[in-house]
Amino acid sequence: MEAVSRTPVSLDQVARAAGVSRTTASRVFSGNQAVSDLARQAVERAAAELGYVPYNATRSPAASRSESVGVVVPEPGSRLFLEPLLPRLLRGIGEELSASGIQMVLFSPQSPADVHRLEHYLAGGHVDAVLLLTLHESDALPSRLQARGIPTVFGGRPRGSIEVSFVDVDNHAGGRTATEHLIEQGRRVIAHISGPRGLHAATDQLQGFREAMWNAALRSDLVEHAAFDRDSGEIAMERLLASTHRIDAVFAASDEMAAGAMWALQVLGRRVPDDVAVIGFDDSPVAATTQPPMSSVRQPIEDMGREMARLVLSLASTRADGHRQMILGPELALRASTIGRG
Amino acid sequence: MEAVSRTPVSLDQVARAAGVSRTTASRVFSGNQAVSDLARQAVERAAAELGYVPYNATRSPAASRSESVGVVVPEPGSRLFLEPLLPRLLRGIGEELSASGIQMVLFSPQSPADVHRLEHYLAGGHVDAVLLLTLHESDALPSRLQARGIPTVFGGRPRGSIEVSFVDVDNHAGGRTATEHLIEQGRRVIAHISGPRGLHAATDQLQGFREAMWNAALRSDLVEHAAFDRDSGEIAMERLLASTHRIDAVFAASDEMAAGAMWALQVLGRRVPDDVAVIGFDDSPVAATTQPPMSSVRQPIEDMGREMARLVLSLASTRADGHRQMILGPELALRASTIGRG
DNA sequence: CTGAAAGCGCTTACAG
DNA sequence: CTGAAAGCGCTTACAG
Repeated sequence: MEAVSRTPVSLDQVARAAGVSRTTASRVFSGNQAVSDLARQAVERAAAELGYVPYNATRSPAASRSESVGVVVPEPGSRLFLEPLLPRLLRGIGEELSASGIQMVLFSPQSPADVHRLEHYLAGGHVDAVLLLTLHESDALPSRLQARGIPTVFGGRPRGSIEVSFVDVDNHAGGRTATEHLIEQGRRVIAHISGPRGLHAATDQLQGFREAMWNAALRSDLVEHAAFDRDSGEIAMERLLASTHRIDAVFAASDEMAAGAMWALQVLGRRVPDDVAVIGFDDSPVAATTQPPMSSVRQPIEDMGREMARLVLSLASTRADGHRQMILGPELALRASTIGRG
Repeated sequence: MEAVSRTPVSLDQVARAAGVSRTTASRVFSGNQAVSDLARQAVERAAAELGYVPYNATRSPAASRSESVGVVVPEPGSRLFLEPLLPRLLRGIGEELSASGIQMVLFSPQSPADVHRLEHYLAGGHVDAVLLLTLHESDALPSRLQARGIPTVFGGRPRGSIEVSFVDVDNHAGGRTATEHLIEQGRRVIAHISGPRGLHAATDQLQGFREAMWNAALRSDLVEHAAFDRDSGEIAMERLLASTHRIDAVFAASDEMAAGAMWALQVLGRRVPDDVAVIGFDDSPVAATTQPPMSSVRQPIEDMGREMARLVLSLASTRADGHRQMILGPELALRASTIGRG
């Protein structure tokens, strides 16, 4: 049992043990230059024996090819952190970075002080590019990063500034598509259970709903706002039914709310889809397990993550100065809750 | 409108602009040495004008006082990632690190290749200490970190190796405490809805249940395994009631399952707590909203996070070689579902 | 309080 | 293919 040395082994020591120069040893680990097999083997053996681990942190910035990308996510405990969208987005980002051999580094600031520290940290050269998932336009972060020349891409279009790169899904098109589908199925009195007032995604969906209804010359005032969860969807549906009995379709801004609405309908004796068609949003696991299974709008969230990663890596490698934007369209996942009537 | 320079400003440039040496300028930013007010102001003004951002990444390792701590969390999309425990744990860790001015850096490897890359990254000097939240004893990670002299603390006791530092909550005590509470309330035929077979936390709770029942000379074979969610709790309760009608209390390994069980009981005409007492686990938001409100076992998860952070920072600063373990006891959150009878 | 010099660990033209 | 030298940005004894 040898004692484990507490002081790390340096490249210098490895080079000396292998009988080569520091330069040659360095080349073995960076791997991008020709080294003789003999030298390589000597270095690798020495490294293994000494337990050398490259101390990459101090690589000079000149050398800093893209090695890690920072991703700023909402604080744990916020609603967004728990939403199923975040894992899907991170999965897409992670897969793409992984394929390029880049380390994904997550940050989740909880307080203004955290944000401030994070600004310094990110600008301090610890990452080569940044993806911003958090919705509030985090203070000085973007401009600070720009001053440092660190490429930044937003997830979701930030309000205000247009001078940024972002990737977003098209919630407006999502709302329109869902509504048009209901209209095509012959529905005429269509209600919408929207998300919380003031939330961007919810507003966009609502506008899409209104646009589709307007185009078909249908009334678009059957709208209730709710909190995305099942219970509030149920309550919203009860309120809608209280206001008019002739509703023959509902578009809800989340699958959870749609499930709650479906429950409320069935409790009150309405058949789905025979009397009332129901379509949700997000195509979450819930949609497939309702009775009947529920149609839903599927946003390509994983694709959004992948495109964000691809975009920021491309900005990092070309050092291009411009800004790029990308908006991904929705798909319909059709199930029994909207198709066929009676 | 000036063009923003793409090449970052160095400390050297700031020092020259301020008319001081690099040494003095450095001291202004590291802040731990006396500098004359005159010099400090000159440096700060120059830094502001040039848009200087310290490039901390290349600080030499000798100087590397603890500045950031890496936290390895389960992959997004895994059940653990979505569980409410993770945000609570991260909140505790984040608060404590934040109070010490340390940057929390999260990692969420999704594949074996990711884990491998992460090993190199963490060992490469990018963080000064590591917290491991992921349950699988991640391969070579711990030993690699040890070789680098990077302090590591596990969240939850890892199976096998005892030679590590960890902080854990006491699920065994949690199970025992919940059961003893039911016994003290005069209950005698007590069932347990356990978590998935093979899961450590669930096994520990089950043993705590058995121990308490054994000590009171009560039968402890009324056990069903379920999947932690509401529906499976409901089904488990129905199965338990089918096996014996005399059950007068239930201890479930999660609040969700307890809520499902309560529902099943009420559907079958049993009053809670009059006929059957129900206690859950985790004291999640669900517990307060059931009808009647539900007693539950509260694990001090935020405290666990705080203690993990405190412990790893202490290991980092003392450079002590030993391992430390800490186990935090549960508390009871008592509500109407278990207290009073009829 | 201040600065010239040596140093951290690593990389990269440059010359062989 | 290889190495001595200069360099990255920053820090820290040491001497004043």
